[in-house]
Order: sequence, then C-alpha cells, then structure tokens
Amino acid sequence: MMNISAAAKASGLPTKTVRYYADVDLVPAPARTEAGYRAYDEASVRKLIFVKRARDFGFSIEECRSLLGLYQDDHRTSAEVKSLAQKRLEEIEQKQRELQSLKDELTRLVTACNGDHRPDCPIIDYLS
Amino acid sequence: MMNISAAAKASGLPTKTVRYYADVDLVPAPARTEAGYRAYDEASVRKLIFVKRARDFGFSIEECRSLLGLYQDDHRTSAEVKSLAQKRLEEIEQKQRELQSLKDELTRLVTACNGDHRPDCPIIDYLS
DNA sequence: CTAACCTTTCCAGTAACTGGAAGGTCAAGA
DNA sequence: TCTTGACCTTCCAGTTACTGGAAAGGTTAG
Repeated sequence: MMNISAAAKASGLPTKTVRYYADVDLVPAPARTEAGYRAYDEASVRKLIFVKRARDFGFSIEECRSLLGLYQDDHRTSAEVKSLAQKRLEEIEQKQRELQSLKDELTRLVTACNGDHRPDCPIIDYLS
Repeated sequence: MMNISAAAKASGLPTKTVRYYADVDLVPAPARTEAGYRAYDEASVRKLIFVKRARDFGFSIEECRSLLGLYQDDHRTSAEVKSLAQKRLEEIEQKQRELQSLKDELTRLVTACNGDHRPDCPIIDYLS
C-alpha cells in the first residue's frame, strides 16, 4: 500500500488529480489509513495509469469510466472497446477538418496582410 | 436603436451571449431604455459581428478584446493585427500536429482490434 | 522536540457560456 | 381596461477537468 503521492508518481499524474479522480469516483482509493490517508494498492495504480493513457488520447472522464468498466470486465467484447475508440477517432477527424479550413482561411489573410506600420489591414477588413 | 434580441439576430449570436459580452465589458450596450432594456446601435452590432467572426476563428475573448481595440483604433498598424493572427495560426498548427499523432496511434490500435465478440482487445492491452 | 514535509477537507477560480428562476415591461386583442 | 404572451431584467448554478490555496492535522528524520 502506498500513499497518494507515491501513487501519483507511479502513475505520472499530479497528486491533485489523483485526489480528484477519487472524488468523482473514477478511481477511488481502495482503503484509508488510521489517520485517514488514502492508501493505494497495485491494482488501483494500474487503473490510474490506464486512465492517464486514455486521457492523453483525449477520452473524456465519462469515456474513461466506460473504458475502465470494460478494462475490468473479463466478459467484454473487443467490439465494445473498438466502438468507443472509433467514435473518438471520428471526433478527431472532424476536429482536423475544422482546423484545416480555419488554417486555410487564416493563412490567406495573414499572407494578404502587409504587416507594416500602415493601418490598412485585410484581416481587420475581413473580420468587419 | 434595437433591443437585445434584435441585436442578437443581426449578429448571429444567442441573446445570452450578447448579454454575456456586455457583462464582461467586451461589447457593452451603448444605452439603456427607461425600463432598463439594453439598446444597441449599428456600431455595437458591427462590433458583435466582428467578435462573432473572430470567435469562429478560435480567438479567445481576451484576443477578441485586443482585436476589437485595434479594430476601433485608426492609428493601428497592420503589423499589430498580423502578429495576433500569426500567433493564432501557430496555435492551430501545434494543435494539428498533436491531433495527427493522436490519430495515427489510435488508428493503428483500431486497425489491430478484431472488434468481435471475444474479449481479446489490443486497445485495452495498449492502455494497460 | 522541532522542522520539514506529508496528508486531509473545503472553497474558489479557470473559459465561455448556458439554463433557469423570479419578476418587471410592452403591445395587441377582447 | 384587462389579460395574455412575448419580451426584458438580474442573479444563481452548472458545465469540464482540473488547479491553487488555506487551515488544520499526521509523520518522520535529526
């Protein structure tokens, strides 16, 4: 059993975040010491690491909750997991398309702008 | 002079958002009626439209505040505006790189996953 | 024993709204 | 004139996923 900062270090998360995950019941501490300190075991640390990876992939806390449920469920099917990952992939692709058209438009404006000391600016003109 | 819902319609923003922009002093209502209703003129509506465009471009409220300052300043230089736009462009490019590597990794996992009724799942394995 | 460092809970703040409640205003129709 | 419905106002709370800080208590090394 380790205390919260050891669990945080082992999972690569800030202590505050580990406490937060316990608060929202995503990865609760499996036990408390006499003094009320959270005590984490190996299994919980693995869950913290799992959640950190999933968060880095952009899964929301609620999606992490689902994934964690599947992670702990020996009877899960890979189809269930794949479906969540595919949903996330589509979100990423949608975001990419949005960013690209944004970038194209902004690039055109930046290119058209002299960027000198004069007040004439196609960017401002476009926004107006 | 028009009331808030007319200004909202003219700018394409929700009424709540127009009120919010007034609250945070981004685009204040230029006047009030006797009854306390916000009264918007043409100039303010133009500012609302300007802010909406800039927000659609992903500029933050604080960046909009700067842009609006430049928009209203006849002595601005196009260099000032261009610099803000370029900063935003770099942020977009950074986000694009992050999304791409995320997508690559997630795509590999999704491809490797059978997505069938069996519990074996490379996605879960990877996250663990 | 004390200093340093750990832990706890709770409260507030972040960005940019959004929803809702309670209550005042206004224009049109019976 | 009264009422109905669509406006408007302010204020409070909630959203996401933490993060910072305060106050108070626990633990450990010297």
